[in-house]
Amino acid sequence: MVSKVEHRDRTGCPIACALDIIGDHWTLLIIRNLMFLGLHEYKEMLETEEQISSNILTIRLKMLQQAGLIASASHPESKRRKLYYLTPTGKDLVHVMVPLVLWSRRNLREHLRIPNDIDHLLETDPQAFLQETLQRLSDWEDNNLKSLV
Amino acid sequence: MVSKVEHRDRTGCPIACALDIIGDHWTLLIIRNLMFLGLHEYKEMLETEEQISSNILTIRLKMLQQAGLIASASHPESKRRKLYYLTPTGKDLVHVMVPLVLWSRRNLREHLRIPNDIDHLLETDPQAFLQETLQRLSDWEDNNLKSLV
DNA sequence: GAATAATACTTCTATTATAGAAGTAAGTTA
DNA sequence: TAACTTACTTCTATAATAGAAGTATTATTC
Repeated sequence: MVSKVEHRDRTGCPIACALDIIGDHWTLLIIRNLMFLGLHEYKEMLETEEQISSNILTIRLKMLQQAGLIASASHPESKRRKLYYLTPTGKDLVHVMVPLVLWSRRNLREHLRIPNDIDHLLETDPQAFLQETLQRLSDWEDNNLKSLV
Repeated sequence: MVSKVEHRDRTGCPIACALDIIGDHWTLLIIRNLMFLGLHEYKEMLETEEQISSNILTIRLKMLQQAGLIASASHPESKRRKLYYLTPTGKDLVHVMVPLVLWSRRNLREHLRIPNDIDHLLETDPQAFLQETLQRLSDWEDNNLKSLV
């Protein structure tokens, strides 16, 4: 069905088309890194617990840029560093990612290690968690991309 | 990271743990078949547009049963047929699947072919679409699993 | 009641993707 | 200017997938 890593149109089904982009072992972890963990650099993503291979990380970052979910900019502090960040389309996945976290929390409880404060917020006010996430991304953009100043 | 198709605990991250189950090209399509398309048999799933291989379908159905997202029962009309259906954990994914459909609708518009009536409902009242989906699943169970009668 | 067909798999092989190790090129620091 | 960092690239072995073909059980047709 899907040959090569590249995104191909499948069948017009909204689930199938979404999976052409995010339906593999690594892509949503990269989205997670950018959305929840504040990891915006190649090197940081290489160092996460899940231990992605450098070649796979490169391929996925390129694919996500082509698909329009992420973009990159050069690091203000160094030309050899690069910053990756979510585009509006990528950020819009927050409405899928937060429900996925909530599903895991309800159904895979025993396997999870969620920081207490976040777990409590997910329990009491998941919408607030979503809004905080978007606010954090917006703040990061203000601090790191508006280098026009 | 993930060797073999089997689910392995990863890191305690709710996204990573969820991806150990649903993070591949095919698994969410099987969930879609059961949740939205009313396909409950092996043969029906082989015949979808996406053309899954029979060996992969078998492996995924077994994995999903072990993970507790689906279950199976023998078909009331024939011993050689088998019915697959979503467990409560599987049905709970409706809260991820509907947002994923909505994300696709907002961001991949040009690639999609969504039936007009459903598209309109997604536009005007997505919560109603979600409730209708759950009701349909419940009705199906009443008609097909309560063969105690 | 024997031959045919349908259903849910299983097996096999070729192709493709991934993991892991090692290297490279450009920019930075000591 | 020598060592180091960062973001890749390349290579090879292993694992997963696609596609074709087969099997076992149950049902249907003649």
